[in-house]
Amino acid sequence: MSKDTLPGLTLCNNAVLRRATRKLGQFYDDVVAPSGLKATQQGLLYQIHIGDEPAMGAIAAALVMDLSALGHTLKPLIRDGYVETFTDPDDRRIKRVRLTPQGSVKLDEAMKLWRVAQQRFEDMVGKEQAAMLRAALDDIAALDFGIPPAAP
Amino acid sequence: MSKDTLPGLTLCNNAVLRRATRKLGQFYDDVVAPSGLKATQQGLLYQIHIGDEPAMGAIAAALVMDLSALGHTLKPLIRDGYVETFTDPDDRRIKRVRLTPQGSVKLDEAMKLWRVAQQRFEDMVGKEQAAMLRAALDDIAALDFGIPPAAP
DNA sequence: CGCAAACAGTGGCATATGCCACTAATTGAA
DNA sequence: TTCAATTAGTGGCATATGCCACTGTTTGCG
Repeated sequence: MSKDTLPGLTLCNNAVLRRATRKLGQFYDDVVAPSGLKATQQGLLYQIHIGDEPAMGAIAAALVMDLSALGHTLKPLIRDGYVETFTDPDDRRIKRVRLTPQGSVKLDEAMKLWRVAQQRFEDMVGKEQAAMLRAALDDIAALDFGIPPAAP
Repeated sequence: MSKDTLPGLTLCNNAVLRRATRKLGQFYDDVVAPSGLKATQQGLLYQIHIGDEPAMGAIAAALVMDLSALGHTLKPLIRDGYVETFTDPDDRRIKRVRLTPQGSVKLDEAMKLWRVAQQRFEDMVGKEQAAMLRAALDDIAALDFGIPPAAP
């Protein structure tokens, strides 16, 4: 064999997960790139699309992502005119997000490419295997690791 | 049900993978935090540790990570004195990496915490399930998506 | 009503990652 | 030997993510 570079960390669930994410991320990024979007951005636009002018907090929760991280990630999309935000009139703490017309067009464009990536990936690992993997990963994302704060 | 916030992107292999990575990353980070390291840094130190003064390229390959990204990630560890680099005398293009004494100590400290995280995680999802998941993720990291360049 | 606690975001700072252009070293011919 | 092609890293720029400290809003008492 010629590609057993360094074995090792293959035991850390977190490390292995990150490694796979880098690899798959590069693949989806490559395929979606012609649209000018990163795979993460395409996913975010999609998440916004399927929501009904979702609040930032709702999006962050759905993506299991830090609220401030979402805010940062949203900036380039706002700057490029794909997304816009507005304060919820019923609760001015809440800021809702929606796609602009250009954003919708861009999402359509990216989704076409995404389907190609998705298909290619599933052709390689098998549709069932992919579904099982997603289920397992969904479970992880839904795990409830203990209580960070204290219980007074 | 009360927590079905937004469904959706659960079909994109890449998005689901990233989401799980964020979640698990936060968990491992939290547990390893007392050492002052991020889980990614602990993993990187470990990778260096198990290698024999590995070259940067070898580490990057093992982690399926961009070489420049590795360089960037290494900087804070070098700055904090946990890692040092040196040019390979037989090929001065190559820069090798090794842990400093403090780096070894710090890694030991972090590994103790890592074991706790690893154990807690496997207690939750099951040792077998975790092993299967790692295997599946390893396969993904090893996938060979077509040829980016052309074949002249 | 009035104010403290809880909630939703923002901004700043730091790490994690990638891509690209560029430099330094080697290698492989001609 | 000499020079083009290849290899290994670096630096700059941009996105991806997190945590923390703060600000503006609401909500819930007393």
